[in-house]
Amino acid sequence: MRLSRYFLPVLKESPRDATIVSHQYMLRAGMIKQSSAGIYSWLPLGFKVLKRLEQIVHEEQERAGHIAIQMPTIQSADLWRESGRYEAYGDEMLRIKDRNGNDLLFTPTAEELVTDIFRSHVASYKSLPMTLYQIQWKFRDERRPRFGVMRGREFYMKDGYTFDLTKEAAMHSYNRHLVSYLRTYERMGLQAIPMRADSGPIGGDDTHEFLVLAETGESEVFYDAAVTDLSFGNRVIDYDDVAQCADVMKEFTSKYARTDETHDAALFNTIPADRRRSARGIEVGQIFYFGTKYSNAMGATVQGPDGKPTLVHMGSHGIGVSRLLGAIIEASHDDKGIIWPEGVTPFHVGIVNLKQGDVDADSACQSLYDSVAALGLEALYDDRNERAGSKFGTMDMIGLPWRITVGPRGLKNGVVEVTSRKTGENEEMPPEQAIAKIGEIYRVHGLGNGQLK
RNA sequence: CGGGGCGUGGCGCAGCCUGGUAGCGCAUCUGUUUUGGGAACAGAGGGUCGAAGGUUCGAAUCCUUUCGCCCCGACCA
Repeated sequence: MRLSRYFLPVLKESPRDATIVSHQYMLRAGMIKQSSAGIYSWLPLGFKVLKRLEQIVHEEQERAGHIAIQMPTIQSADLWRESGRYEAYGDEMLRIKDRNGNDLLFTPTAEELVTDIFRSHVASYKSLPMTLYQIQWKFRDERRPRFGVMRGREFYMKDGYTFDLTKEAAMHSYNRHLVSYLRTYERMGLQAIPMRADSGPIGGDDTHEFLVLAETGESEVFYDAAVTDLSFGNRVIDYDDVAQCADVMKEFTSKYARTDETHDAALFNTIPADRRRSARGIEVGQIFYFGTKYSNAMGATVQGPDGKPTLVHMGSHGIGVSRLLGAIIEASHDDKGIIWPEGVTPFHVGIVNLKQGDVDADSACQSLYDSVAALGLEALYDDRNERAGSKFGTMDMIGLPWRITVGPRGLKNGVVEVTSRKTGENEEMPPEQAIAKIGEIYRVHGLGNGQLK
């Protein structure tokens, strides 16, 4: 993309309403525009990152054997009356009437609807296990929306629902989700720690929340420092292997890590003092096992091996996709702006032309731009007739992890500069080598085709 | 929902107390000179001052009502 043809409304000053850094930077980098309290339009740059995150979630869900569907945002109240939640959900549910006076609502979650789909079409235990998931907009009419996309009223969430014949099988589904979530967050450049949590109004027995440590987090968390040494890495996992998933579950949840809701001070104090940590965290996901709560309320059964109808055991598993934008920025920024991890960056590399209109600089930039595209990657080429400082400032703000700087001075010696946004390290090299380097960086992240022209 | 704050060009703000018909910086447009970390000069465009009602010869300013937004707290992906 050529910046001169793009829509990137970068602001020099922070809008007054934004108080935390991720909100400020999302506004300043022209990623979102507030529409009303807790409701945002996604401008091109923000939309691009949102879609990258969505893509990662889809890929990891598919890898775990989960099946994508899409359910409506507007739902009939009837199903919710069946589960008893139409009344129970309270003011957070946005209730709507259609022209015929029928009660509708904007989906805050989708246990009822997915259970209805399941009971309508799945009749045999042979179809199990099954996980249906969607990535869809949700609306919860929060008392106090705040912090930009971190606590919006409208938010984009991946919600997955598991159906199993037995509790044991359901716990494997639970573990499988935990594993897939670990992979998902790591691909996004995040360390999200599973912590024992409280089940809240959705109701359930076993539940973990995934928290990203950050000063501005809304949750108070307590953990054993040893949990932050854990990393899923590139290990190969068979998602159907019950023991393997259970081992990962055990590895990542046996150390003390809890939110304030479930914090047990006595237990916490058994950890060696030098490893006890209390901090703030941003909740970016949650997994639940809730047994037959909904299948019982809504009559979701399958025929078991014995020929008898059996209530299915269910769980629901969520990732706050839009919230992740905020969480990633909170975890990765400096005083100049955002620093995107390679896995989620809106553009893989920025190309800065220091002297627009200079024949050599223009053609070198165009050639670099084409070469990046040939690698299967996207470049943002700042071809505006601006001064260097302004271009650098924009690139730093929007946080592309790599920048290639092209100017007449370097071109005289046959070199361009490659700069890391994160470390600030700057290296001069011929353009072909710069392209090779960019290709290699993203090949390691599984992005691009790694091929040079 | 309790407490506090704020609504004035796209963004950040001043003006309000003490009423006289709206201003500054950034951004935008035009021109000239510039060009390796947010350029300089000259000119230009853009605002029914959140909304409604009232007081007044006259309201951004005073009064009333109302809507919206933000922060702290209690609740939540």
